[in-house]
Amino acid sequence: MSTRLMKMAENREKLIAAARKAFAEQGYASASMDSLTAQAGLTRGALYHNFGDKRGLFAAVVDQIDSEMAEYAKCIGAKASDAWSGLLAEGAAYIEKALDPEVRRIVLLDGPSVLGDPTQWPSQNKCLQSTKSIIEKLIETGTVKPVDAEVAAMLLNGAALNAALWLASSANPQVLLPKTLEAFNLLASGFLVKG
Amino acid sequence: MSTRLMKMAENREKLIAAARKAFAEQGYASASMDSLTAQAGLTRGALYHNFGDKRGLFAAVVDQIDSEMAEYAKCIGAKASDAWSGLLAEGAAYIEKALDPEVRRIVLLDGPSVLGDPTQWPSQNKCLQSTKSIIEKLIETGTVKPVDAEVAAMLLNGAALNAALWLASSANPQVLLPKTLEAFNLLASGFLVKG
DNA sequence: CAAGTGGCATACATTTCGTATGTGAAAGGA
DNA sequence: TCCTTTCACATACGAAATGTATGCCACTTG
Repeated sequence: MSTRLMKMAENREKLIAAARKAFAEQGYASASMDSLTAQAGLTRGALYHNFGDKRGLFAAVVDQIDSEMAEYAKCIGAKASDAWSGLLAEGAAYIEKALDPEVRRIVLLDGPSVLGDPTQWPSQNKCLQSTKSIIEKLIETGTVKPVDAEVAAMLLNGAALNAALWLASSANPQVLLPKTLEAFNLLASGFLVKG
Repeated sequence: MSTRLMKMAENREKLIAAARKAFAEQGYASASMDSLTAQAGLTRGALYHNFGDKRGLFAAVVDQIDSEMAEYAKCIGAKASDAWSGLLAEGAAYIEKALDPEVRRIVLLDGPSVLGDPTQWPSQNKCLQSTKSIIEKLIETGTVKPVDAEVAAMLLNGAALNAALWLASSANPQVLLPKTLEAFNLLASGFLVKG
């Protein structure tokens, strides 16, 4: 590979890393692009050349975090014994991951404001499709009632992410986590043919 | 009442009305306080005196919208024949109300970014408490399983608001609305002792 | 080796927020 | 009724941040 492209890729990675830290610590609005790029050993010139604008850099950061979350959830789900417990495990994994302050601030709080409805993001869409396909399988095997799979996936993911947001703001997340997971599983069981 | 206090109340109302429009149309970040106050026939002096800062004005707008939503949902819920269908009706009312572009932009998209976790807002908390008390009643009467009422209320509200966000971004909300309500009711039935 | 491309730095213009100061009208007492 | 005081709001100012336009130097390519 040429030296130019390698350096460019490195710089993009540096910018994303610095941006991820700044956005997580100060929030999107308060994060200064000047200090951001300086901390990466660059200037805003590199930023606007690579990502177009502040929003473009933010989108790149969100995509990175979302991909990590999706990969983790998929990995967790794959370890489950059956499809239904895999679905629940993925939901639980999402709730746990979203407790990370970084994820909370960037993806859950600032994300919708800057990028719009999360279900329309490419990254989240990937995850939704995954959940949707699991539900479709469960409907075929007669485990889950014949509901619209896309709607069901959206509702489950939304409930999980919202629960994480609530948990993170609560006084003692550690105590409430098991209760929340229990209630989440109960809620999801509404889709089962027989509870 | 004195002339001073009346004028002050009028000006506050003017500012909130103008802000509500500007925030809805341009989003929080892009809304200029200069043009905002000018459209209300005032200057930023009035704004900073009455609301402290841009965020304070935004909080006042959110509180107004949230109060309207809560009142509407409560009204809808009261018309229901029994407590359980009242709970479902309130959820449906929330979904419908959140389809309003104004509510969507201000409360669902920008709200969390500017004000933090919605479940911690005074206005939303009122609504959550209402839902929580209904669920507690349903648990006492043996209709709903003995789950943590606060967690359950949070999950239901979160799912409803998230569904509205998804619906609003979808290609044809009118077609998907009944499917979404059906799936929401199914999901909620997971809390029932027997479905 | 020479010419050209382009990734990035620099300088500039614009916009906006928040504060500090000033002013005019209403409230209250004599 | 008149004078003093208060305060709601307007005005002026300073600071900071974003996006763009321009320039430079290293790397690529023929």
